[in-house]
Amino acid sequence: MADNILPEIKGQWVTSYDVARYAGVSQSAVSRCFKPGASVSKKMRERVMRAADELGYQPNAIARSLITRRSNLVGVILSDFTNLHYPEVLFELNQEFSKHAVHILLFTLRQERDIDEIIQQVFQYQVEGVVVASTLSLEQIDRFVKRNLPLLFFNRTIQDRSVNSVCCDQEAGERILVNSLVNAGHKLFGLISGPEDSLVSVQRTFGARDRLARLGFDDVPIVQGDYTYESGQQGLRELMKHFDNGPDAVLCANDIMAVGCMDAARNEFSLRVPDDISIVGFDGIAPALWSGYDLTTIRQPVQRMAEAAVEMVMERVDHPDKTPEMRVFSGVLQSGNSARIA
Amino acid sequence: MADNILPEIKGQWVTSYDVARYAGVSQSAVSRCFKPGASVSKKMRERVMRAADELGYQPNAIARSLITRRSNLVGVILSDFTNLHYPEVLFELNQEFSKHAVHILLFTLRQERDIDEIIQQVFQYQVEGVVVASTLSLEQIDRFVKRNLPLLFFNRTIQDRSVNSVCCDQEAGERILVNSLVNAGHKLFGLISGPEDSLVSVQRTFGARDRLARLGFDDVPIVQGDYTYESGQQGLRELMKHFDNGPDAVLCANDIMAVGCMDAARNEFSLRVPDDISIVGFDGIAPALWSGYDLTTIRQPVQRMAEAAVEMVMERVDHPDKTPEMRVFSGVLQSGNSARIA
DNA sequence: TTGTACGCGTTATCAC
DNA sequence: GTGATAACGCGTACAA
Repeated sequence: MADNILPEIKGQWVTSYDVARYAGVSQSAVSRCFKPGASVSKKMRERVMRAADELGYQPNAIARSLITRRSNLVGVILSDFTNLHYPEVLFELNQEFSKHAVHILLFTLRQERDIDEIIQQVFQYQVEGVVVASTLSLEQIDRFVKRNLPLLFFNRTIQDRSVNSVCCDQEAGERILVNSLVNAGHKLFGLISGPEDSLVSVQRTFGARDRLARLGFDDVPIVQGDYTYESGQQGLRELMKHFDNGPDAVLCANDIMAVGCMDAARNEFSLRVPDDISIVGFDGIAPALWSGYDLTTIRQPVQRMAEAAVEMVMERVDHPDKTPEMRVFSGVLQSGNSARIA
Repeated sequence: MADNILPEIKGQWVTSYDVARYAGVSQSAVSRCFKPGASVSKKMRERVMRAADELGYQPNAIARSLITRRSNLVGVILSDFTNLHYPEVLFELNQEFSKHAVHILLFTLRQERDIDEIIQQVFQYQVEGVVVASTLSLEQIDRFVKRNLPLLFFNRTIQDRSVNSVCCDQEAGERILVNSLVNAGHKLFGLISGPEDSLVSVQRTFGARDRLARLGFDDVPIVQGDYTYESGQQGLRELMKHFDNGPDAVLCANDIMAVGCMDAARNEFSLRVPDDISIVGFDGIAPALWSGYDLTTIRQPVQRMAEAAVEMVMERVDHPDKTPEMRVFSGVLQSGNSARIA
């Protein structure tokens, strides 16, 4: 008996052996009792469970992972945590993965150059898959391919390589915005893009410019921002120089810049939104809905996208040779009061 | 040679044995080469590293954890991810932990009742410590104590139990706000609290009410919110009923409600902020700084708090019997344009 | 400095 | 249904 309490007293971890000894059964019996579909007698299960409870035993997931070769861990790599959109993505991914009893190992990068090191760490922890919302080089992608480790890009696609990805249709979203603005009679357009190394920004900006061109609006001025509030303000300042009385409508590559743009329009240029100028964004982050802004934007179906992402990753955990797939979801127009549209 | 390439072909993981065989050395030699301060000859190290590179070998962190009894994993349990404050906390914690080569296993709760299950999972994954920004029962705390597992509360303290915690001084923050508002001549105060099970809210609301009482303002009406934007709007609606012409100043238990309150004041009651009504919040989230709101608030020193939290956890990982400690940081007044103060 | 042998805590595979 | 025993991949005494 004194022997049984030993592990507790020593402050050590309680192992299945301790439970087995305490319950007077074999260690394998203990193991089986904690395995869902195992064949154990009622009597045995009850006996073991009581012993486990008394000793405070929990199976060691690390040891289990070693033998089952399943860590139940996935890596999530996020670059831009200041963009309010990503915390929401992370939350939804976590909710979905937890339905599969899979846990998230989180990696955030301050600098892009960290990513090689992070990939190493991801490999070391034997994650079963990785969701990336950041840019990877072809070499980096190949490291995943070589390992047969499921990799899924969230809101980015890779040219020259077929990869798994879940995206919001950036171009279609911009088309909707442009169409609405043109239909409402806007004539003088300006764009504020994101960083040039952001594919999402490239797609959104291209989508808007292309659609505008097709509708007869050429040479629309484009100012480059960096997704931040301040760069939205600065973007408008620069755009103003291209017009005598400012633009009719400004399309921003994300909501945060659109908000900055709105504030600059109101405070610095005394423009009424949307009477004097229409401003639209992209993402559908919560603060953009606050009635102080009430932004017209394209809301990304984050939950659906997260569901799809998790589903795709888990499919490929079980069937690593499944062919790469790209799933594109349409954003929905969230019609606020920051733009004059029908 | 054909044998050496085998692991790659078979799509299996490359182990230290594979590297050893390929390099013609023992497995322990490989192991040593990957251990920082080990004694290995230049020649051996070079030889092993080249083999490892060629085979794409990375040490298995799970197997390593099993033998070293150090998982280099910590759990972070967050309840309220919609509160924009917590993503920032998570980001800073991750930055700090990564300096110690420690990784975060993330748990978010949709419902409080999930927490027992989450604690189980945390234990199973052999995390070396846990940071909690959520309420735990005494029984739940005891489970950590019994395991000798370092537990740290972020922005909450527990009555009747000495625990590790890092907090922002909620009451002091509210005192600063109240003093400023009173000095500026405000007379008719209203409070919007958070959920009643939120200790942070209780402390903030108490801090404000208590300071107001000491300054001669008794029976200040308190309306209960739930930290959301909508409840901030609703809070003002209810507060308005307590005054003929509305309150002078409203103190909200967090920034998001303050923003909702501002919008309701402007849009629903045509009040000018801050001329007709002063509104203040607490936290210092990024959107509150946007000039559309320019909220006067108490900014939590999130980075400092995260540094302290990580430091305390890591100290207790190495010295589990270190006595519990509580570190309280002062927030700083962020003087915006939502309140008339000196 | 290097190699041998063992153990970390679990699941899986067998006999029984 | 139950109990021995062998892995899983690594770190580390210990011997050489």
